[in-house]
Amino acid sequence: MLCLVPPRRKVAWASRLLAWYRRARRALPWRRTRDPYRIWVSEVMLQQTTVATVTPYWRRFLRRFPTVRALARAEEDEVLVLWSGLGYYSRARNLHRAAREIVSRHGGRFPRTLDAALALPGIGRYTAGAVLSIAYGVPLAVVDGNVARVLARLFLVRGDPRSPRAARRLWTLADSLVPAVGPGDWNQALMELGATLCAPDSPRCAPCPVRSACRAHRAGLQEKVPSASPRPKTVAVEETAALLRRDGAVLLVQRPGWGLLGGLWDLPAGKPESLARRYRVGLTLGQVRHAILNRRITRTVVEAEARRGVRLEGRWVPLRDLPRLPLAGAARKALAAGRIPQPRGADRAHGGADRRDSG
DNA sequence: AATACGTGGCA
DNA sequence: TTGCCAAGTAT
Repeated sequence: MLCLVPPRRKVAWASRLLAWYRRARRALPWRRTRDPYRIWVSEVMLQQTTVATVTPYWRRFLRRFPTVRALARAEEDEVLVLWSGLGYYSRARNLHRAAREIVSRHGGRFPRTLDAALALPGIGRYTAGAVLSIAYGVPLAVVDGNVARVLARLFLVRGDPRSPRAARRLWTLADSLVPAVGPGDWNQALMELGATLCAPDSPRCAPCPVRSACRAHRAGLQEKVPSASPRPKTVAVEETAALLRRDGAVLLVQRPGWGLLGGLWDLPAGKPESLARRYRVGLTLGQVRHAILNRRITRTVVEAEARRGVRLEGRWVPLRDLPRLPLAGAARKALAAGRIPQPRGADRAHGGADRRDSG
């Protein structure tokens, strides 16, 4: 018979890692529940995002949408509002769609099988394994950035962990290590080690519970393994954003529902000449800077009025309705440059991140 | 297989 | 200021 599951590997350091995890783990709010929905939301928010950033978002999101059904009933705009500032907005749109699928096809309960979980939008091998192992105790491995780094060092897997070859090796290792009992704690222990001690730079090997088993440490290569993956070069982008005001409202446009900042609202923005076809441009209100992925955007915010006879794209949004629209980060900064008050306080995760850079 | 997809914090 | 990083998924 073909052996699809790699043979289970028994390692001497497993109990040390688990003991360390039980003692040293951080008291994260999503570790206080076995509710697959709450764990799922945390896993999606944590994709490529730090714990410190996620925590307030997770609390607000679960307060507003305490159950899968509550999320499934919501309008997409409201879901995006609660995601606004977290980035990678397709995560929120997929989470919302998946919640509706769970209600319509799984009776409102997060599925218990790998295949059913993987069929949901926005859930890949990592998230499926994390939710099923932590919430239901299904013995599935996970490989995220942390686990990849930890296993690459323990087993001296060289090369870029994102390359197909290394990734295959790391998943095979992870599969072989995951225990039949308590897979959730095991997976979290590996992730916690990577997040706290086995850091990308300057790993703290002295207090590491599995140092003696670590091939990279033995070879003195813990700073070199795994090798870093190349990053795209940053490009500078300059654009102009138009601030149009009328009767206590501002003109905003909604970006297309896919791609960059999909579904989010923003000021009309673009090259100066393209804005000038639609608007009469007045005073410059300020410049704001915003980095998105590999783009460094410098945005000049100008007062503007509609040209006579030009049909305007977008919607006049009363200022008091701004909290109900998902705004892009660059839109918040541009509005701040125009001295337009932002929805914040108890309603927002962040304080004064929006800053007028110059005048 | 390679690329698109956000943001804030930190050295 | 610039570059790099943080619990990935979709195409």
